[in-house]
Amino acid sequence: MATLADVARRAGVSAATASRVISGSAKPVTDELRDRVRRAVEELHYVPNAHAQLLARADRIAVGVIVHDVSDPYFAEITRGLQRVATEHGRLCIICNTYRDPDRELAYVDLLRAQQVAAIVLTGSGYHDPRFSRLLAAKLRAFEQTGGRVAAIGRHRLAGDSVLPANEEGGYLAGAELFRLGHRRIGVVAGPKVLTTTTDRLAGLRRAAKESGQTISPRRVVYADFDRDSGAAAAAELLDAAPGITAIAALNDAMAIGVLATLRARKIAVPAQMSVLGFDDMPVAQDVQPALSTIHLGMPELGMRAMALALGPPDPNPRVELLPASLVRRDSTAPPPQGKPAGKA
Amino acid sequence: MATLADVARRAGVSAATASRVISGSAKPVTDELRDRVRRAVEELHYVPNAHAQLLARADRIAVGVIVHDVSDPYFAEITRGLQRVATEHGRLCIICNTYRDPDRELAYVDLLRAQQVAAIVLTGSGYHDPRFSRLLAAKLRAFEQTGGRVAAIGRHRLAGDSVLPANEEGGYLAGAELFRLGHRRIGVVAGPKVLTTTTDRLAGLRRAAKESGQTISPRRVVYADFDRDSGAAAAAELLDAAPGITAIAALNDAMAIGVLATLRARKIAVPAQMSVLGFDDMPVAQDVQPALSTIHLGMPELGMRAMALALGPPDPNPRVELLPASLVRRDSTAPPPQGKPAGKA
DNA sequence: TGTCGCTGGGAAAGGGCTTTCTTCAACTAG
DNA sequence: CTAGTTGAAGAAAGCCCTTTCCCAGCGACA
Repeated sequence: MATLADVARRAGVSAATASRVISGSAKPVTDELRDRVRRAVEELHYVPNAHAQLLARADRIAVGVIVHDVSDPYFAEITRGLQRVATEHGRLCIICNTYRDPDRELAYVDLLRAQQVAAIVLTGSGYHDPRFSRLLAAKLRAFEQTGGRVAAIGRHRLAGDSVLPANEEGGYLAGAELFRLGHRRIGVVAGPKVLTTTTDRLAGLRRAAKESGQTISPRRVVYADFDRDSGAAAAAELLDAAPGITAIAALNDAMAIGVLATLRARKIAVPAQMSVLGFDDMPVAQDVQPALSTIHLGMPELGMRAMALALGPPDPNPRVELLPASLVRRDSTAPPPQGKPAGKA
Repeated sequence: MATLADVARRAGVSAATASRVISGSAKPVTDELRDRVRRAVEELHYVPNAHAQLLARADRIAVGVIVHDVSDPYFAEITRGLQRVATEHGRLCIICNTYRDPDRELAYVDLLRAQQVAAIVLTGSGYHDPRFSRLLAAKLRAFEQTGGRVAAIGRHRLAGDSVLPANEEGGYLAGAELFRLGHRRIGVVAGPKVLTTTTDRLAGLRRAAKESGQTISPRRVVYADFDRDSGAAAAAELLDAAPGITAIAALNDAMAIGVLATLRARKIAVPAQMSVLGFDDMPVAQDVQPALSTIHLGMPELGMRAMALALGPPDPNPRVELLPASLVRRDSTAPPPQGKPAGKA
């Protein structure tokens, strides 16, 4: 692999001059030498060693992003927003997938620190795990103390700024809609119990229930993994355990799609016999059959706001922005069937 | 930011000893000193500077992956396979999105070289663009000459090994199925003209037509962008320009989903009035309504094979592996409607 | 003509780490 | 009791760049 020294030797100049030409320094270099260096670069297929550059330069150019899984549409959308703003600021994103493993998350914070990133953006839910939260907060604080910036999406009480999707409000909107339609026995396909996202959305649902003088029976709540297949399995479980339900609220769209698959397999018509409500409003929500009613959150916006906080001017005390949720009515919700519902009352 | 020297000073040892403890060198260090170093690391929240490490170490640990867009499900699936194998080999993946911009692709090869990656995996279609192909090939060759490895998915005649998805065969299977069902006037929603993937799939379709004594009229081929919305637009165009068609073959699933959306909007029943066939068999294909008949390609497998070639023992002459395609029959295809078709004949 | 002020180029000092080479001390064996 | 080993720690040489600092040479001005 050719080095700067090789280029300089070939061009008959000093390494300093070669460097100035190659990295476009402010210092002037005569056209003659400039050309010689350029030619040498061409001939040797020289590419500067990024690590040496980063070591020699003082400024931190990259920003780190920690997500559950970029190929999960929910995070893909958020990441799109993050990247957009990062690019505008001339920053490179290093993206790390945790696959919801807290240990991996901790390891990635170190890795990003090691990469000398200017900022770390954490996306995705917080965990109900005090030990983990403490460790993570400590690591982030250490990072901030060395001048690093931290922004989180949907975390509570961690270091740095954060953007909160209105999960509780979204849950409330979902519940309010179902009760308004006349549903009384509502099943819930929830996400993993340890995630604060699950807790918050569920809390909103419960608040709506309470407001209508109803409750959401714990027996009608099944916990799944926020993905399609576990949503499908959870729906099956729910139908067997609580046959009287007339609506299912899934706490994200992927699981809602799984719910639809199970209902189709059991020949239960949606929305005639059963209403289904999703959460997140991912792009596919409009392409499934029936088109999914869901809670819109504006994920790219979420990402853009978070990155803007991370790269904008710092503020000594943590800022928190709230991104509102809204209901999107499509074709998967309707009033409950008249007379006797699908199972026994 | 604490450095190794800080740690060494605090522990009262030399930098050499500190380094040996921290990076787990084979060289023995007494427990006493080991503990002191460990404690200093803890107290200072020390994380080694990755750039300095990479500069000092000889071995290249990372591998680079160039894709169109990881959040596109097609590439997400491939990437999943790539990552899996890379992780097994203890390698880190650096993923770059080109968004199908050839210039960006060239730039990323340099960037990855600069990052000192051990290998570069190119995924996605080749371009019909001699200038670009020449430049890319030259860059890759230079990379290989400095010991780098190159593997491509679906490229032709570039440096290094490659894994070819059976695009032509898949196109043939798609066409054969539609003709077998009795369709005669088939519309095609193709991908971008400049991509070899488009050309190959189209060629397969044509071969199937020829075998049935038919042709695919160029007037019934509309070129789109391999995404949902352009697929939807293309379908509309196709229906207006060639009202007599009884089936639409889309050259990927995303566009097929767009086609379904357009048909739904126009109240054309699928498959009763119009058959729709996709390509790629992405996960959502089974969740749209009607479930999409499509050509299965096994994208994760594609990725795994490519990464295995890139990281396995090198072979002086380029290897080419072919990954077969297969037809998946679901609910979006059926024989053409009896009697008079949807429009005029 | 002598001095000052520029300008363009090079020498060299880092930047933070790994690793070879060296040193030193503590043992073992003769 | 000394010579010869071994084993552990440290000194220092790189890895490849950037950038400061310094110098030589030049034109301009007095």
